[in-house]
Amino acid sequence: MKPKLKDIARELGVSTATVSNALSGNGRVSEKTRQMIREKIQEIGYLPSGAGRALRTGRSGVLGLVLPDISNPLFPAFAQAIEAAAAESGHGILIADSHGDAAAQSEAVDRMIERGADGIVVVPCRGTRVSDTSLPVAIIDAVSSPGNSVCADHCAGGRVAVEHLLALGHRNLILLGQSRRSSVQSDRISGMQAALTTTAQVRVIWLEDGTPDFASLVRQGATAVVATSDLHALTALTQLQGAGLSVPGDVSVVGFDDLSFSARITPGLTTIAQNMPAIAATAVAYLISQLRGAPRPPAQVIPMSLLVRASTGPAPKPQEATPNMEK
Amino acid sequence: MKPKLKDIARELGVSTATVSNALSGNGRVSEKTRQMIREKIQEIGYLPSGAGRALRTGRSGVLGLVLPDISNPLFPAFAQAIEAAAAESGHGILIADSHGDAAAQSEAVDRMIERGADGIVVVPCRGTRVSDTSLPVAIIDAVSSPGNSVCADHCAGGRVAVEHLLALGHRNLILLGQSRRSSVQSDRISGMQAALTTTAQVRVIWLEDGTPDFASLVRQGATAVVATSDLHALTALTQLQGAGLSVPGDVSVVGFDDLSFSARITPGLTTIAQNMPAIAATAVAYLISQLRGAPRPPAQVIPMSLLVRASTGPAPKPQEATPNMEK
DNA sequence: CTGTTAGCGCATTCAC
DNA sequence: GTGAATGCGCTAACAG
Repeated sequence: MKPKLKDIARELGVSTATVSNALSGNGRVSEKTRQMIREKIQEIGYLPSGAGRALRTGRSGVLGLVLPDISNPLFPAFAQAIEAAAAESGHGILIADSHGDAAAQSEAVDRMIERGADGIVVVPCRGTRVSDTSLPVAIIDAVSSPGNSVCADHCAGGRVAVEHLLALGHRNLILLGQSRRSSVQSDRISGMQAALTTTAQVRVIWLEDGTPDFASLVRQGATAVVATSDLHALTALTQLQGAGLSVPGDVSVVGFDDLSFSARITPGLTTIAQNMPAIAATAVAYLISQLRGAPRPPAQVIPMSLLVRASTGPAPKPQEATPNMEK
Repeated sequence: MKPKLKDIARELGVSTATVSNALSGNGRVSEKTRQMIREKIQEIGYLPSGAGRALRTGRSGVLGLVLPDISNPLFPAFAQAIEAAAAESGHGILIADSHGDAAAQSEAVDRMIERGADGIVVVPCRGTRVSDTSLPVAIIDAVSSPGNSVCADHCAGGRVAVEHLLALGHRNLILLGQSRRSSVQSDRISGMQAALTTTAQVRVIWLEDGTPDFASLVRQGATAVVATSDLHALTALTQLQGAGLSVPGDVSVVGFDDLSFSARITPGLTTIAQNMPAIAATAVAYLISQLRGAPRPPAQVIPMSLLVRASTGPAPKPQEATPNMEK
């Protein structure tokens, strides 16, 4: 049988309360008995029962993490950051996947509550709102989303990406997104558009409408593509390279999120990275401050940063006045 | 205050035992009261307390998942599969990252036990063994690893990859790994080597020694590269394309694990995929059968499958007898 | 400084 | 079919 607090107390001839106090640091315990207890714990390999503690204190030391899609390649960085931030304050992480479904999402939240989570970090499905709960909830979405607690400055990120290209002399850009319904992607695209000078031409393409022939778009005059994700940037980049075009000689490519492969391809992908540790730490802090009874803090927006790698370079010299498609 | 079992019992004028029985399905409860109780639960939004239940039954309904590196791009597919398999049997997933450190790994296991996990799935750090615990543990590693409970047939996967290339006429291969110390990668490379006929030439390259110039290797006669991961395959593929070589015209490229980007690049990456749902389901079933008191089942090996996409094609016609570097 | 006591919310005997 | 009592392991008051 697993050793319990009572066993330690009995074998040492002290009371369970003393052992509990020694463990938690609360209450006054003499250094001598404290030492005795520590040794005994090592000796018999005692591990406190979270269930007992949770039942008594109402705190489990576990935070829930509800995601719309674990298979999203952004997830590893995200989960790792959240796990690290939670571990920092002694919390564990319970994960759940809502598979992009609003009903599954609120069910997941319920299950988190059932399992005793002290608070929940939710990355909501597109267009869903997280129903009110008795627990602190931190929502990571986009600035434009209602209820958002913390997020990257996607809009500014889009701006920075386009400014980078403008500075390199690009004046004819392709803006590449996946889904119009994603508020994160919309924010990024809006930011890109906000950075445009009147002299630049732009075409927005959504992959949900089908994958375009990037090479022919380049032949029509485009000199750069800015994608809302490194994944889409990679799709464009490999397609362009496969068609014999040079990146960044003929076209520059910029992505978002600095995914695992982005630094390891040729050319290295210039990208706009989220500050995952900061976002995760903010979300967790948001939860923990509420656990301590503080009021719900205001939403925070974390800056994104431009990582210049080899996929962006000066715009190619215009050979001739090539005809352009305008949106 | 959150509603408890007692509240329902009181408001309905029945005992807590009856409500508990109605919830669990155990015990005999008349259909009429069962219905009454269900309605009341909906009405007041009752959620049972996992802590109370766990304390009483000794089961939390939560499984631990300890990983060496959450940021590994294979992780999303893996975590998703495990989460789904666990949800199937009503279990939640508690994740922890051991950051490739053996000490952190056993600490993570301890914390899982503390938090009341019913069992633990461990993907061990390279070269570590998971110390015995009082809990059921499923270890996902490589066939060659001691203590392994379930894994993909990495060796056979390597064989299939090379056989695919051999059938396409390739006779001069580059085998690409990251780290010699990874048993998964070693198994994959061994499998590749086992499939070689005497007429084929091979060179094994480890990225931990530095990134090679793939284009010059091709000029020396290689017509295909088989990487132990899609990530490394992508590194090779983009480098080759950037150097003006055609994939698969000049070189074929094969990877492993069917990562998120593999289907979305040009050319689509031919890869050897793990059957994640099967592996996850097996690991979870392994745990659950032990929870029911069954003896520890024998280790299982799950087949891998070849996904042929556009990155592999017939070997180019030999132009001349090019000199070859042999390892 | 340390021991005693009383539950936290639930599932489970055992009577009825 | 249903109800009353008991304790899972722990912590928070209070008493000594």
